[in-house]
Amino acid sequence: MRPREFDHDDVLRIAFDQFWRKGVRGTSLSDIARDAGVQRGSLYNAFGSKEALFLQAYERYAGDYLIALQKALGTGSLRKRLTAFFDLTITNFRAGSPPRGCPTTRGLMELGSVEGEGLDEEARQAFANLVARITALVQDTLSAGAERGEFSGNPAAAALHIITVTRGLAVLERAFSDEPQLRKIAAHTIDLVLGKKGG
Amino acid sequence: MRPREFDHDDVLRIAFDQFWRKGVRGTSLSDIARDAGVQRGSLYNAFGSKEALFLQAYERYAGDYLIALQKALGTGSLRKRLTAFFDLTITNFRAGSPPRGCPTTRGLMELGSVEGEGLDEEARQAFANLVARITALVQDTLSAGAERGEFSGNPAAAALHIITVTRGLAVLERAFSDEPQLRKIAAHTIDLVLGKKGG
DNA sequence: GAAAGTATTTGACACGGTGTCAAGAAAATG
DNA sequence: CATTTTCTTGACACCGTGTCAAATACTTTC
Repeated sequence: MRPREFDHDDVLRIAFDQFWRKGVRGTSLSDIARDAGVQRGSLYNAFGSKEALFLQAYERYAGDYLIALQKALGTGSLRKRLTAFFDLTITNFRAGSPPRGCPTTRGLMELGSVEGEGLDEEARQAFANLVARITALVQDTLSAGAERGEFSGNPAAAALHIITVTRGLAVLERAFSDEPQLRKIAAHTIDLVLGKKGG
Repeated sequence: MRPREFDHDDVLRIAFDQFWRKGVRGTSLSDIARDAGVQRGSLYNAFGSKEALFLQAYERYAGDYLIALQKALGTGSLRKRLTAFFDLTITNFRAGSPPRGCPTTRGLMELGSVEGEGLDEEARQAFANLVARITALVQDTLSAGAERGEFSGNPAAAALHIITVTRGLAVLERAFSDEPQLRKIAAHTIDLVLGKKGG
């Protein structure tokens, strides 16, 4: 056996950073290889393909992100939790300069996988999976809130609505890049879901 | 002068169909040229670049779509109008088999234009422009509804919320492809905005 | 400690995409 | 009918992905 000359995890981090900034299609393995100080061929040897590399890098990110979310959703009144949730969401896709947007949403839309083109089914599932997990997290939060009398609606429907709004925010962020506006929409959504008066 | 051997508009239609199905990056000018029965070089001569061709094709689509929207938003009670609006929205990105998704949202997210990569600023503006126009349309509808006593909230905030939801729906459509679910979310949104009881 | 074994690295290659360009072809104009 | 102007066509440079065989460097085994 000959040992790897690079750190698997480092490459994953570097790769995801590039994918996040420039999109999957917009990032070449040469870019990543240069940035990581690794030969392009070595990346193929270690990961198989650009898509497989992306997938691993994305799964890594998704895990970290879920943990951060759980933390944000874990304390305070229901209103506080939802506020923290939207906060983290917006902060996440406004990070970097210029902001890089939401990697999940960008990835999901980039896979034009409709006709053999774009990222494949496996990638789509990875994206959908994160969205589903986040939805479940929000739904649990709402259910708990309902038990404490902080919420009176249907947790499943409300969670889906909230997730839809966050995905919409990720899109509007690309269109207008107006962060205060995004936060206003988020606040408005919380008011709608909890009822305007103090929830 | 030597006349064109192809119809400008036909090519635009054919090109947009491909772009819509496979994404901008996923569509090659060779594909379009083959489909349109035109030489690749002629496309460059007539449109300048792939991006410019896409832009023209998209503007064409955007015009048609706006007209259809105006029609959908033009009759009945406020609730009926909003229902028709969501209907057209969902129907639009569920068209084709397999469904092609929302071209605006897909385009917007595909331009990773963060770092010189992806579609350029001009394309971003075209997408953002359509979103802004649709928002204005919805806002006008809500304002008119408010004047007739069908709506009591803030039309600007509500319109923005509704648009955000439609963008979110476009994203979820890619993730889950579950049309009934999308329509449920839409109905739920109308209820939230108008107040559950009959609006 | 030397030799064999094995996974990694490296560079060359095929292929397909974008975009450019010069030369050929087809109408309009005088 | 020649000229002009524009379109068409095919060749080219360049960059991206992905594959492969040969070279390399570390481990294991004797």
